[in-house]
Amino acid sequence: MLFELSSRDQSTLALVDCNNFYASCERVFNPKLRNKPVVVLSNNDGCAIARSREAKALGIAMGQPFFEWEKLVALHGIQVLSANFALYGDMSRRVMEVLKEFSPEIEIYSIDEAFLSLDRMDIDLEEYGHRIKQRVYQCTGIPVSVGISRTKTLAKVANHLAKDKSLGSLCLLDETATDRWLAVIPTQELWGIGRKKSAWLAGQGVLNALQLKNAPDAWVREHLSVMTLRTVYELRGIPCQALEDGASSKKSVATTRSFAEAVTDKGELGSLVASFVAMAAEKMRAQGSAARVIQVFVQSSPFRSDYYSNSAVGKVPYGEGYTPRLMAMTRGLLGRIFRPGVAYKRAGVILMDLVRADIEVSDLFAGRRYNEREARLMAVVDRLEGDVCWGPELLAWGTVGRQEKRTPKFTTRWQEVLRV
DNA sequence: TCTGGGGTCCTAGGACCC
DNA sequence: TCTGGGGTCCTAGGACCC
Repeated sequence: MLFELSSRDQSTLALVDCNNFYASCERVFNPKLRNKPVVVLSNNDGCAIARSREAKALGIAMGQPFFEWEKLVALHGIQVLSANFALYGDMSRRVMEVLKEFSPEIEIYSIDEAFLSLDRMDIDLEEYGHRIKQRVYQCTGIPVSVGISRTKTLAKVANHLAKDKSLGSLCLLDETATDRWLAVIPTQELWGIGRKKSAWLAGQGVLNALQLKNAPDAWVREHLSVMTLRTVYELRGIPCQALEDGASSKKSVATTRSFAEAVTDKGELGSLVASFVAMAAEKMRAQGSAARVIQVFVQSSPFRSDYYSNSAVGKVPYGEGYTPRLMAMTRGLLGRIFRPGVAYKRAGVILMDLVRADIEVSDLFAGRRYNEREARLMAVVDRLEGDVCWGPELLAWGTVGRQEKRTPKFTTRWQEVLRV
């Protein structure tokens, strides 16, 4: 029974979150970036997707287009870098390996965050949080913040405060002390409360996390959603979101890109979409899935008045994983939504309704997912890790991608390993 | 002039059925 | 002119997350 748990058996968990992760990764391999404002740019060097503390202090916002703050670069000596996702992915893996030393139960929540269960551990939690931080820094060079509490939502709050107040690690276990903090946290800072909900709540006079915690259940359920009610319960210290084990696989996989220069030619767009489906299919096979729904979408610039956006879906009841057939399908789907004369700025392929690839479908009409030869071919392709270029996807990439400020792939490519 | 990418979940509304 | 009610499934779109 939930309410018979003694306080000793209450759930305890930590949220470990890397500080300014992408910027920190770059600093590990280039010490000259330390103590300087660093900004990492999105694909095509379009906008800011990571900022060091110094860059945030200059007022550069998350997602803000480069051209809007370009004039600050020379003025403040901002170090501007193209995103190097291969490096960040590898550094993330290293950080997670270190965290596994601290708990057998860990949920990797995103590239730079993980929840650790600290249940039934006979430890000094305050001290443990600081040890985690020190150990990760010592092993990887990445600074992290640690928040420890009874629920994921409260651990998020603790982490936010630890980062904000430069505490390194913070435990929120006592309800009275926790409430004092909640009273000074705007609702929008809470996990699960975004711009829309916080604006609506503000209109109702609910301005801070403590007020939301004390709001009546029925009122929250009626005007917001079950998700928000869960958030409210978690603010009260009642866990509604369990730690998920690492076995969970994705329900959809996508590869989408914006183009540095607009694409109008159908053949060129077709080549791009073909390369997207090849990349998405590779990610999908890596988690052992096959797709029953394939979606292709295309868009012109949404910042122009003649904005055009469309998508088409195709269904494969048996679950497809064979790249050449997926490419043939996406070609057909693109044909249904391509409009001549449009300057396309973005396109993508989403593989959805994923099913396990290893379960044979027995439906007489569904057909077989792969034959032996096809499965072997895909296995070889996947081992080559993206170095395969499928026929239709040749050509197009050089003209659309822009990454002028990328640092080398220090940890994942032998040719680019750091020389000392 | 120039504006990311990859996910999850919920909800409302329409189609359809009995 | 009168003209049921309820369930399920699907889809598009919104909100939110990092």
